[in-house]
Amino acid sequence: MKTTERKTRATGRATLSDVARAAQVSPITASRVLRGVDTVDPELAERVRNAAAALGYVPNPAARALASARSDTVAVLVPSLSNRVFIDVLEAIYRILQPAGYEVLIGNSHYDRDEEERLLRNYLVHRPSGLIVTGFDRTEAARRLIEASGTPCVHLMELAHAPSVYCVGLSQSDAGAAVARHLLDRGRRRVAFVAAQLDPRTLQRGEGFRRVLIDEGCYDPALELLTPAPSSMALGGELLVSLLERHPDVDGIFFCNDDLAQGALLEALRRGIAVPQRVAVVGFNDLEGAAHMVPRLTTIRTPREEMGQRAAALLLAAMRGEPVKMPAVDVGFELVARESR
Amino acid sequence: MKTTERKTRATGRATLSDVARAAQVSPITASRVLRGVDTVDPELAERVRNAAAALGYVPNPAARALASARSDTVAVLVPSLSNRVFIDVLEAIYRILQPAGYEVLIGNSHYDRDEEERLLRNYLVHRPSGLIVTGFDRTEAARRLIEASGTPCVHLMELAHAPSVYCVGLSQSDAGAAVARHLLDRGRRRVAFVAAQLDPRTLQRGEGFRRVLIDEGCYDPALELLTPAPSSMALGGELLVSLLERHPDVDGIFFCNDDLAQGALLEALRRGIAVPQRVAVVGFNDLEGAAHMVPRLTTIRTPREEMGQRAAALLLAAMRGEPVKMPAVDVGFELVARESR
DNA sequence: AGTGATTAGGATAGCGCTACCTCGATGTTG
DNA sequence: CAACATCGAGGTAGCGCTATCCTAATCACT
Repeated sequence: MKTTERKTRATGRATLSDVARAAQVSPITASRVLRGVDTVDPELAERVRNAAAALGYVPNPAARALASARSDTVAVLVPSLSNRVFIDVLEAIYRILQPAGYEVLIGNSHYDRDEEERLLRNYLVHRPSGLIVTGFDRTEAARRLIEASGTPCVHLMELAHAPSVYCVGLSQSDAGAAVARHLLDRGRRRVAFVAAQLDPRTLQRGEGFRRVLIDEGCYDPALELLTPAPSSMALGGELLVSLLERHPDVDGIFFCNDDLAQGALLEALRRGIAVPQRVAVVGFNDLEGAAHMVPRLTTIRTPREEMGQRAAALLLAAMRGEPVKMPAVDVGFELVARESR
Repeated sequence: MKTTERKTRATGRATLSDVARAAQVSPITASRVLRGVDTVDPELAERVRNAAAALGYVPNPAARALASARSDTVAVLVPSLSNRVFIDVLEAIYRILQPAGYEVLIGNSHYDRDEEERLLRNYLVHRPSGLIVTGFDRTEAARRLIEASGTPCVHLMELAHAPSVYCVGLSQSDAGAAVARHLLDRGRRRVAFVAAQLDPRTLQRGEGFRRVLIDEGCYDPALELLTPAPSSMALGGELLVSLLERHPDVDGIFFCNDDLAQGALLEALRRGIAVPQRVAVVGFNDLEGAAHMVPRLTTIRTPREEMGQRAAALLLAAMRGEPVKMPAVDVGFELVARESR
């Protein structure tokens, strides 16, 4: 069986046409059945499904994306994967989107606006069905890319200033304010704010914290210790020590996240700095370790799972073109008062 | 300007043909230039590149994947994202693969073989250029899928039993053995192994640990406390307490990971159980907290960044069809002796 | 100069799927 | 009962790119 015809480029796997042929229908009908759209005669549909199963047919996503100019993909951009908060949010997002038939692409911008823009560019060429991004602080170009793509987009972690923007988050500044009130309620007057990384949400927390202190007449700018260095337990310990050295009368510290706070707690333990007797310590996020520290860490718990879940649900509705009554979801926060005051 | 012709389906963005037309070459030539292949006349190449830049041309990955039956994608499957170890490995992989022009797809199997198989199926339809998977414990079907796909595949974390299998890892059982010897060297005789999750690597660590104890004649099966529950600090504390209740003479404990060990350390602190005086504690992974615990945790440090980096480099070579001299890379481990003994 | 080997670039033909339009068969109405 | 809407199914024609083949030109070598 000598043949001089052009070598085939086919991949050898069953295609939609194979299924259609086996089911004795046209490829379009098979396509419709397998996408679950339109009203196809139940008997034909059954034949198609059987044929697909018999042939072990698996759709080719590239062909689908090319023909339809969209892909069943949702890109999620977070600023960090080393922060457990985002892992939990991602997990929840995945748990909703995956069963709905979407593929989740994870992008890590490393708290870098340019990197986020680059990721966005990279992902948008895939024509994702949806987009989930973190916060509102991004380059103008990134903003335009999202806008121009027309892709439904949900914003995480913060609440929008503008209406008609999908967002699922909480007021970071209200949470910061709650911490300030909590410390004041417990009789602390010389309270400090210690922060690293200095991403927008961290700054918002500090702002809310400061607002309350000003209102209560006990704000001292010297008690704000800010550094753009990435958060770490080691840094938390160092900042605690240097703050207390310079301001021995400080009686309460709000660390912008639990990593810093935990590092501070352990350093205090090691140095015999009495927490909460000499100084109260409050963190943010309620990471796993918080409840196990000695003393147990008082912190702000944010509903990470709920945030992811609701963001995904909101996006699903938007992608399906369903009317969305609540474009902005405030998931709130909870101050978990433990032993560190 | 009435036109009855069929509505166009084009996406409105510049295509390769647009670039070719602008550069006055054929589309194939443009394709070759932009892929950087073949030897195209430098002058033509220059024209093509200029035209592409002028038009803001961005290749359509779906079209490319459809035509070439492959995508510039590498799928990485890890068993967990809540374990910092895998985040660090992923990060390193990404840092190598991204500049090389590959897109990294992250899959989380949640320590579930069936879930891993499902992910594999999902990712392989995209015809990735490469695959990075964790360990060797997978379903037979998953194994066959990888094999049949012909996709270059690197195995992480463990070392292969078979030659000609790409892997970058370490001997988990040797690491376990090192912990046993370390404890024995410090005079401990009643040493326990406490483990959760019970994934293959955890069990290998226990096996190496046990091997040494048997050799030294101080193995007591009653001092192995295993539970399939997921690891957590809370669980570490509980297991410590219940172990010491049942076996008050235990003078050394190897926790299969740092989460358990840290939880145990904090619980010991809270209960006044003297570490290391009454009982030595050793962990595994050297997570961030280990060095900050009170007392500081002795643990096994594995080179996570190096593992990711070398796995990615190995895969790159394999994908480029370069000859690989060292299909198995042993990155080793290091026992970091701190205060917990 | 003739032969073959090597090259550069282009023509052709899909990759596998779905958007769009058409058509025939059915139901619906005055 | 004819004219008309409705609807299910199919035909056609790409989506944007690259694999494969092909031609013509260049280059050795005998």
